[in-house]
Amino acid sequence: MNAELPKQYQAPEIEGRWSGFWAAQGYFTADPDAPGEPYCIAIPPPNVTGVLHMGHGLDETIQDTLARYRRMTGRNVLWVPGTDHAGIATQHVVVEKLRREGRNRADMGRDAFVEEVWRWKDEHGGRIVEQLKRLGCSCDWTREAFTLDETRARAVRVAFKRLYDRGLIYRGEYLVNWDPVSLTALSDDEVEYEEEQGHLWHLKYPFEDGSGHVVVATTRPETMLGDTAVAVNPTDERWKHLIGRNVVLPLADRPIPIIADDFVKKDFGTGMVKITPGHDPNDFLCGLRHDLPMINVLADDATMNENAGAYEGLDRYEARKRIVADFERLGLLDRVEEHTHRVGRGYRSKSVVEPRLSKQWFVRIKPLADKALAAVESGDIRILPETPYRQTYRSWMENVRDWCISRQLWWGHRIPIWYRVDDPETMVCYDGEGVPPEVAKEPAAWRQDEDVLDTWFSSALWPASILGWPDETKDLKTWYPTSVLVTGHDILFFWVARMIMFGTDLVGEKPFGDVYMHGLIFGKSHYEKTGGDMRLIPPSEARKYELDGVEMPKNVVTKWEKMSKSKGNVIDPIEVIDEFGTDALRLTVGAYAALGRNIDLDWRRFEDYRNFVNKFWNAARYVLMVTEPLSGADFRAGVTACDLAIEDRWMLSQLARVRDEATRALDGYEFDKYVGGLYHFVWGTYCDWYLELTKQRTRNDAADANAARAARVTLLTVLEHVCRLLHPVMPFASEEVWQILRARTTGSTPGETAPPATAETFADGFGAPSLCVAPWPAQTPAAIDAEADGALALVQEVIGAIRNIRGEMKVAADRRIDALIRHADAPAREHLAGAVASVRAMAMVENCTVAESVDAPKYASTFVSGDLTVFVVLPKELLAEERGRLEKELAFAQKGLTGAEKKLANEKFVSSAPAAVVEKEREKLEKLKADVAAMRERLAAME
RNA sequence: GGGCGGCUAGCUCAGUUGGUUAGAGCGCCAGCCUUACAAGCUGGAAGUCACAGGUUCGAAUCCUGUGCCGCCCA
Repeated sequence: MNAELPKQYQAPEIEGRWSGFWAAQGYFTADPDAPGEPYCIAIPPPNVTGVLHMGHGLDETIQDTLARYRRMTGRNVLWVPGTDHAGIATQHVVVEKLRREGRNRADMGRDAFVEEVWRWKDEHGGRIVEQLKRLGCSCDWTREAFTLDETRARAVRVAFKRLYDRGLIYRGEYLVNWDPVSLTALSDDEVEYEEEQGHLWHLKYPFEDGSGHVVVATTRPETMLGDTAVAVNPTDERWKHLIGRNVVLPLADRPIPIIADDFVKKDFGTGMVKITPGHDPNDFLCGLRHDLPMINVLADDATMNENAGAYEGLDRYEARKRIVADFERLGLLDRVEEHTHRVGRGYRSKSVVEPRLSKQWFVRIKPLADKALAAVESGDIRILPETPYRQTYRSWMENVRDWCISRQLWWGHRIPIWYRVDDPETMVCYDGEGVPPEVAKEPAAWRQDEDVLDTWFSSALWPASILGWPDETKDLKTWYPTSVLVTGHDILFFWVARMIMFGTDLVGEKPFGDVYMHGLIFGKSHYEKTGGDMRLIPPSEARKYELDGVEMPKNVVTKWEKMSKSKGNVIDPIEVIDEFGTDALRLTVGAYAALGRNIDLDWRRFEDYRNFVNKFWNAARYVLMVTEPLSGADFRAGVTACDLAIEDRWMLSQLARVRDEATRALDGYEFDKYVGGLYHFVWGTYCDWYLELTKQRTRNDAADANAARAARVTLLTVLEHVCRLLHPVMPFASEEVWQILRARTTGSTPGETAPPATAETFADGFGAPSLCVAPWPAQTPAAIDAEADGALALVQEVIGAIRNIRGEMKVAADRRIDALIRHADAPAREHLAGAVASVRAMAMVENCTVAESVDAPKYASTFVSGDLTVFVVLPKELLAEERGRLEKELAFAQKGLTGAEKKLANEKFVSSAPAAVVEKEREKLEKLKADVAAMRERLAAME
């Protein structure tokens, strides 16, 4: 017995040990000169302000599984880690920190503030990296990158200048999405829209000549101070005659024209709309078409500005109230309707975004988009799952608008443009360090653009910049384009699309071959229904239903929603690791990662995979125990040197199947199939059957040394392969077991290179110093063996039948009973005869006979299936019980029989179905006919 | 408004190009501490495959429509 191995798998101790070992050995440090076809993954850099959440848990598990798998298949793997400087988010965090300390950035000035952020980053930015390590990520930590470090900064400057010089970056005054809390412009993609309940105010605008008024409807009355026209649809018969007349804008007392524009929807509101080019995207375009003045009435913090007259200084919502009240006072408020409309919010600040006129830098996107689209359309880049993302990508690329890349922040890549102070239209773009030569010559005559670049601008260069672009580094030559990008489908546009644009254009080659997009993780939130209301149950209260087994009341409902702190449905991966272990976390998310679906992650599933890891662990303990008598040399000689029993052949055949399945699944990014296949193999095949089937042979007092040796070698061989097959997703437990096996077989300690195995049929991996760098089983010691598979299916059927009868007939678990097995087929009888010891042990049978013809015992339970009949001898008292059981079985068979008869009686089926299907149906019919007859006969004999 | 996805056992999910009597894990019920594992073992119950039509010899699977849930875009 392995006294030193605990009965329960000890995750924390084992994980700590191997993490340290792998790091010390440098297995993940890549070398461009190493052999093997290059394989590279660029990590989607987590936000440096962030902490690890379950989305990372999934994303990183998938990448690590791929990286470890490819490393084992002999590829030259580089997985580059890093973090993202996350402009808005990080600046926010530090601004908040300063506020708590009673400081503010305006007083500090730009340089001191940026220094402060760097300090913060140095202190806190490493946290997420440490957490990635706990996930077991096999990244090359020597190449860790940061989107704002020197190498990446240079890449950004060079990219900017190249685009600028080609006229693909321009500056212009446009309506942008303004975040009045972050005080910066946002790109279109950084705005999230939600339906919100609001109002539609109907306002009266009097005609200039005093002859009445028109009514316009608006959701945003406070912007009326910036109105420069009223528009109607030119085909609207109701209002056609008003075109060209003027109305007076109330409160501003300014005449504005009524114009015709066909973007006006006739059926919305009154069919007349106020045009506010400075505050609405549609109005902006309309204003451009009609050459209308553009008036901005809001300051950058969304208070009313000097153009708002009496309302200057008021917050926009306060101004709204006052303006509506003033309209009412003047008798100009026609009516107010309830109205649901879409409100845009900044994706970081969550504040309502304000369309605002301002000067910003843009990337002219069309030329880049054309190339980026072609790369995917031609199949050069595969987006997986193809449905629906390929189509989504296409329509986005075809309709994409210019990209606003300037941000009014201090934290980020400063725009490398200098303006002449006396002539701001004269500018110079510089991609070197420091300032351009002309600026150095007369510093006072120039000033640098105040703004920084959108963080996604630097992220878009990531796959190349991590490898040293724009320099033609060895890393870049070796690993670019990267092999696969793994990310959530929510950033297809933000990031994936832009990487493809910059890669195909600036770098000159696609950034990656495959894009694997996984689902987003949803958590379960709880709501209490009272009357018509739904109340969110706070996490502290909901916990009892999830973890403490308290039954949920009827009026409590659960809903799967995107994880968010406020909903309390967040699962912290670090907590999961602490409680269940890293391997369990990885297996769970891997098993959930079916292509493309969103993932409703139930906390309780982690338990299943913790149990699985423990099962694997105990199987290993057992196998180590029963194989103790085996010499290293015997093990190394492999299964080919053994006289294998049929169950050994079957075991190896099953191994061959699962190896093929796992390989296929990993090659096709089917992680759920990969994990599921091995789960079933280890638990349902290896443990439930093979370990049990070999128990007799491996007993220490077993008489047949050859048979024992065959079982032991097979047990170990399969275990060793399982370690290798599971390693990509379950790195810690597999390494632990594998190193124990290796030490015992080769006498080598971890990290030490062992002499290669002598027989390639078995543990060819033990030459490697660690499972991380051991070879993926290119093949297994034996091929798929149909004869063995058939034989064991029969043995399993017999044991299953006897166990079923025992269970159904309530035979005490410790009571041995007699069984008689009849089989018409000679080879089958031979297999069964060979398995008698197993049947006796696994089904608690005392006497077991196998014969061509067996007389039915007087009192027995019967199992019938084709050529096989099993009698289980029972006491007379259970006769009635048996009759009931058999009748149930008979009814079941009868149902199948009737179905088959019906089908075969249908001429159309017989004539149009494929011959093989018809033949199969005929065989089924024959078998069921015989089964039904046999069962009837038994029932009759019981009378 | 346009497009897309999902709906299979109480829960979370598999289910290949249509062809067994629709599967797994958890949960549930019954019995077991059978010395690898109670984080376990054995047996069992449990599904109108969302609904309605259609195509077909045959539909969870293909087509049309409806409902509910969700996502993306305007």
